[in-house]
Formats: sequence, C-alpha cells, structure tokens
Amino acid sequence: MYIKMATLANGQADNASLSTNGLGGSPGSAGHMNGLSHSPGNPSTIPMKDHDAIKLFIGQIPRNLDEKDLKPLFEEFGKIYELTVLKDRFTGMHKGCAFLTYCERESALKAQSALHEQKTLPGMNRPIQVKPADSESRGEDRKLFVGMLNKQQSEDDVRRLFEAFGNIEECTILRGPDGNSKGCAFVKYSSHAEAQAAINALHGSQTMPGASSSLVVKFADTDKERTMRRMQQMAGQMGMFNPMAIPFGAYGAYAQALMQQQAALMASVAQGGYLNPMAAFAAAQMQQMAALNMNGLAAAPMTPTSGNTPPGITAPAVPSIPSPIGVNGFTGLPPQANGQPAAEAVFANGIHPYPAAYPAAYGQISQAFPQPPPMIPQQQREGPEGCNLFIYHLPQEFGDAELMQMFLPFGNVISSKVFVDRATNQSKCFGFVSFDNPASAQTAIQAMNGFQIGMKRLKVQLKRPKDANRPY
DNA sequence: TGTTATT
Repeated sequence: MYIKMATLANGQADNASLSTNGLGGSPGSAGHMNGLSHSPGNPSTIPMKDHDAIKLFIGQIPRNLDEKDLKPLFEEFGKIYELTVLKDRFTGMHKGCAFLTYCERESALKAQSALHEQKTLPGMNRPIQVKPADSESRGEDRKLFVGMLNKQQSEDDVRRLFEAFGNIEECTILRGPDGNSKGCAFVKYSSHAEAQAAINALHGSQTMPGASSSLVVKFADTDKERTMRRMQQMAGQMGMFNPMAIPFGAYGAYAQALMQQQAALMASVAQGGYLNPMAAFAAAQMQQMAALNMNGLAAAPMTPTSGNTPPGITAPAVPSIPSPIGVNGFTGLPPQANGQPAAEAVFANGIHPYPAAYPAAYGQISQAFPQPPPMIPQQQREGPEGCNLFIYHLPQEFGDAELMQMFLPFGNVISSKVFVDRATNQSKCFGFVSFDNPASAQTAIQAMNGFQIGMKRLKVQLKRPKDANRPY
C-alpha cells in the first residue's frame, strides 16, 4: 500500500505541489483519492497542511546542518509545512535529528521512499532516516521488542524471521555507539493483530546461537514504561536502590520497619521449628565460631561507635535469635556479647548487623508500617576493582537479600546478586557481592572464605576481572 | 565469575 501510494504520489508531485494546499487531501477522500485527483484550483498563501499529513522523523543528520541547510534537501519532494531540528532542552545542542512535516501527505511518502536509508549525509557513517515520527504511530501496539537475538543478525535476518506474520513497516536492530548489535530489535507491523501473531508464533520458539536464553518477542515499552525504566536507572545510579544501606537517610523509618518485619519473621519461623536461610546461616555461623574458638573480636571488621558499646560482635553473630537453632546445645553468644543488650551492638557503618538484634521486634511488630516508598529493584552494580567478591557454595535457599545480609556487616554492600537458573528459578549457588571499598572486601574474604554452612564451605574470592580468563 | 538489551 505504501509503495503504491508513493508511486502514485511521485507521478503527481509536480502538479500537486504547484496546485494544492491540502484541501484535496481531506480525510474523507484521502483513502482512495490520494495522488489521483487532487482538485486543482485551491491555492492559498497561508501555509496549510493536509489533515492526514505525516510528521516525519529525520535521523542521521550532521550536527552542523540547521533548518536552512536542510530545507533544500527536502523541498524537492514538496512544500514544507514545518521543519525543526531537535535540540537539547538545556544545552541547546543539535541532536542530529529533526521533525519534518510536509503540507501534503504525498510529499512525506515520497521523501520517505526516496531518502530513507538511501543516502548518507557527509560525515555520517549511517544512512539518513526518514520515517513517520513515533508520535504518528498512535499507540505502540504494533511495535514489538525482540530480544535474545544473535548479535550477528542483521535487519534483514530479523525481517525474514518476522515477515511471515504480517507487513513489516519498520525493523531496527539496536546498536551501541560502536555499531555493535545489542542483541535486540524493534519490529513494527501494520496492525496489532499481526504483531500479536508474531508473538504467539515466535516468542520462546528458538534459541539463537550464542544467546543465553530463548528468543524474546513482546510488545515494546510504552512511553510510560520507558520513563519508569529511566527513573529506575537514575535511582540506581544515585544509590537509592537499597533502603537497608541508608538507615539514617530519608527511608530510615522504612528500613527499620523492614528490619522489624524480618526479625518477626525469623522469630516466628524459628518457633515453628523451620529454619529460614538466615537462621540456618546463623546457626552454622555459631557452630563455626565455637569450633574455631573465636570470641567475636579477632575478625571484627568494624569498631563500635562509642566506647561504652560492647566490643564488636563478629559480624554474623546473631545474639538474640530465639533458640531452637542452637547446635549441639551451643546457644550462641561469645562471652563478651553474652548478656549484653543486643540493641547496643551498633557498628561503625551505622547498621545493626542483624535484625534479630532488635528487642523491639518481639512483641510490638504489628504496629502500622509507615507508607513504604516504592521499592526500587536493585540493579546490579559492580564496585571498583578489588571491591567485588565472587561467592561460591551458597546455600540453595539464599537469594540476593540473604547474600546481602550475610555481607552487610563488613561494609557498605552496593550490590548483591545470586545467579538463578532461568528455566528452573533455582539458585546456581553462586553470586556476587560488591562493596564500595576494597578494605571491606578483604575483610569479608578473611572472615567468610571457607566458612562452613551445612556440608559446604563458602568460597569467597575477589571476582575475576573481565580480562582474566583463567580460572583459579 | 554480573545473565535480559527498550531508538
């Protein structure tokens, strides 16, 4: 349809551009009259555009070209109603693209077919883009996001994969600045039904060579979703991702509520005889401490905040978990900590290492929680070199949160990630923890490497840098 | 040994 219309429009272009100003292309007649019977004799000096005019997006424009430079290039396809180079809102910097509206729909179609991907402007390494602006598509319900592509696959490859399900209006591989595929693409069909058919047939249908999971085919993010995504990324960069790490910040009350909640959970679970992962861990920790005759001081990574605070309880000690978790009758407390008010075990980083250390948690947990701020999912973040740990032989039950809990006592954990098998959702029993400084990482290694949990001993090492290929 | 990426 597009091609046919464009062809017809081409034939009419001279005539049309001379004789009409949009009146011939009124909505009612546009469907079948396009290009065939522009009624002549309605000239106007006021710039007017067709009601069905198309706003075009023009991409890959050299940044040294402004509106007046671009005008001649596009004018040859028809009378221009509006041409605006996109500029950065704050810096005013040329963004390398523009919006262009012709007075007539036909001019836009003609320009698109003549120019889109057809030539490359000086200084650009990719061809010019001329296509209807996203704002024109009205609802992104025909556009698909395609993920888990092979990075070698081209636009044509993707087209071939999708063409059986409908008319593809647009197909774009997402690429980084270097031009390398990001392994995903957008495919836009003429209709929602076509897009849906492609999803039904292709999503999960195959796994591309080199991809870590099967093909993803879904509707592309809406503007709103895209905005949300951006906000999340920003929040992550600003370090707002983890309420536990900022107990005295804006979310202090919420963090504390979380801790109380968790403490309550642990208490009730312990009473029920089932050990949640943290309780199990705590039990194992105590057992180990007993075996090594640690008194909680030797490896203490952090110092008390004040002189009258009891000397550092070694990180993972959990003084006040109610105690069916004791192993072999060992109830848990190093001598120095035994009998001390647990709530005073505040560490240098301001974090109570374990929520169970809050006496307040027992008995008055049911008070209303403050309105929680929206929980922003933690994004994986690598710390600087020397701050990232690789941890192997984690208990099967450990998730990101438990992993973080386990390492929080050694410093500021900026990220924790347990790898999960995508098919089964089972932990692969290894993960990463990142601190914001190397000393915390070293302390954590000293304290936790070889640490026994159940039948296994944790392996805690610096994460292998990306370039180093050899295993340990 | 940081997996999935949204013009």
